[in-house]
Amino acid sequence: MRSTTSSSSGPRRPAATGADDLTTRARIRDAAIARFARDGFGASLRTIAADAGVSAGLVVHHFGSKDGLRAACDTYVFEAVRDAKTEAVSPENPDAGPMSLLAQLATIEDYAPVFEYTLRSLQAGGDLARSFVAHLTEVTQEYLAAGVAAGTIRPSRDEAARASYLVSLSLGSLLVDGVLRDRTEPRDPGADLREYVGRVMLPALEVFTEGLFVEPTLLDAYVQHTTHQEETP
Amino acid sequence: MRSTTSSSSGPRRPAATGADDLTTRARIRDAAIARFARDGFGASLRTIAADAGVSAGLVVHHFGSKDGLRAACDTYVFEAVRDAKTEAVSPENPDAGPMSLLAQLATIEDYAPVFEYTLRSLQAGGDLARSFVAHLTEVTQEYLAAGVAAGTIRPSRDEAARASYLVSLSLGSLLVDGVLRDRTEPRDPGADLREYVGRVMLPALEVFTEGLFVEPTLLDAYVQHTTHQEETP
DNA sequence: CAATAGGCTAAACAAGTGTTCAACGGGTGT
DNA sequence: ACACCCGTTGAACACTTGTTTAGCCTATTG
Repeated sequence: MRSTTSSSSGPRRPAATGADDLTTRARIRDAAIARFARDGFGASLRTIAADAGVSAGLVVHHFGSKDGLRAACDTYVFEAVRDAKTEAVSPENPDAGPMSLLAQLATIEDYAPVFEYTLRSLQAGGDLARSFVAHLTEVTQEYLAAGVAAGTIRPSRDEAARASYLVSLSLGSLLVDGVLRDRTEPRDPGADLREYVGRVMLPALEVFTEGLFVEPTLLDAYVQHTTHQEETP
Repeated sequence: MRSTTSSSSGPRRPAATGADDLTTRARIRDAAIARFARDGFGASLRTIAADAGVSAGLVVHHFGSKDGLRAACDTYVFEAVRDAKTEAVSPENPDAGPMSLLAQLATIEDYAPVFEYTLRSLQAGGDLARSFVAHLTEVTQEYLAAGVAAGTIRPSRDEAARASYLVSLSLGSLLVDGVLRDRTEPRDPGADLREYVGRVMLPALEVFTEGLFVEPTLLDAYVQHTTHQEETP
């Protein structure tokens, strides 16, 4: 029996867009990931089928429905990101913090569709986006904790809240930047990300090393305000 | 002649959802804004028409097409935000910076649909989002310049880049937070925003007053790196 | 070699979409 | 009073969507 319907255990190497020696099912899934990433999840089954060089009926034959295809793409992308994370974590690169994973992910050429799909999924919301953000928050918290222990990163009054906030900052900024990009001209995700980093790196480093306010008045007032509220409920 | 087709100069008071003494055209527009904000721009004309209590044909009769309706909503929301900005700018509130406009906008009950529509438009991209971000960046830059002049905000090596970055940070974080929210249960935008602020205020104030890195190593290295690149092209 | 199973396609289907069209009704103006 | 505009409706149209079904064609299997 060939690996015709291997839904549970996908292949290890993810989304090599040039390889056509894949299972038809895998080819459809890769085409769907690329098309979903480019046009959003409103892309039609017929377009995806045409991209994969198959008929529309075959897609639903393999995945049951469009939602099934979407679910298959989600789990595949999630596993790809999870696998890529472990080998991409290297804390000595000069990045503005928790988005180093994403940045390194996009540099790898093969992962470009996965990276785009992840951003598109974050834009659309849904379970993949939620679990992805949760996962990234967890990684970020560990990353920050290591920095705090090493004395390179300032401690926070609420480490979990800070990690969550930093993730939403980084991802949100990246998302806004991508959403505002003109979608008529042809896009190169690698170049886009590189331009984004070049445009954002200086203010990011400024804010994250020097801060924004010269005096801690606002922070002190807020901390005192909340602690007073806690003492007298 | 009544004000039946007043497209260029809309009414001053925007989007009072309870008032039913409006022009039918205005009623359709308000219903579209609310429905677009809640369900996204894929909402059908028939749904919007049903919300406004009219037929689907009347909508296109008034606005030409769905894109025309979308454009009318965009310009109306943009003008509403622009008008609300001038009277909502009060620099003494303890907010984390450039999103004070948005926050104050959402507190006003009548502006809730406008606020939601703006976020939805930012999520979907397009011209309204672009011009809105550009406008907000401009306001933010003036706000920051005033703070720098007053000595409350640190100067930046690139004020424009910092303003743009801070806007994308604030809006992006807000957008991610809204997108990740569970959309099955009924939502209250005011309560959502309040909860978001309560969850984010502490880490935001921390980062923006104390920074993240204890030593300016990364920033110094980057600045030196770029300046050296500029000297030897 | 014949049979059977399954990848695969083309056509059809039902539902939903934006849009058009003919008609109606109640005001307004002459 | 009559005509006329304009807001308004309901049905129809053309189209796209996801999905189903009948059948073909290849290849593995007995």
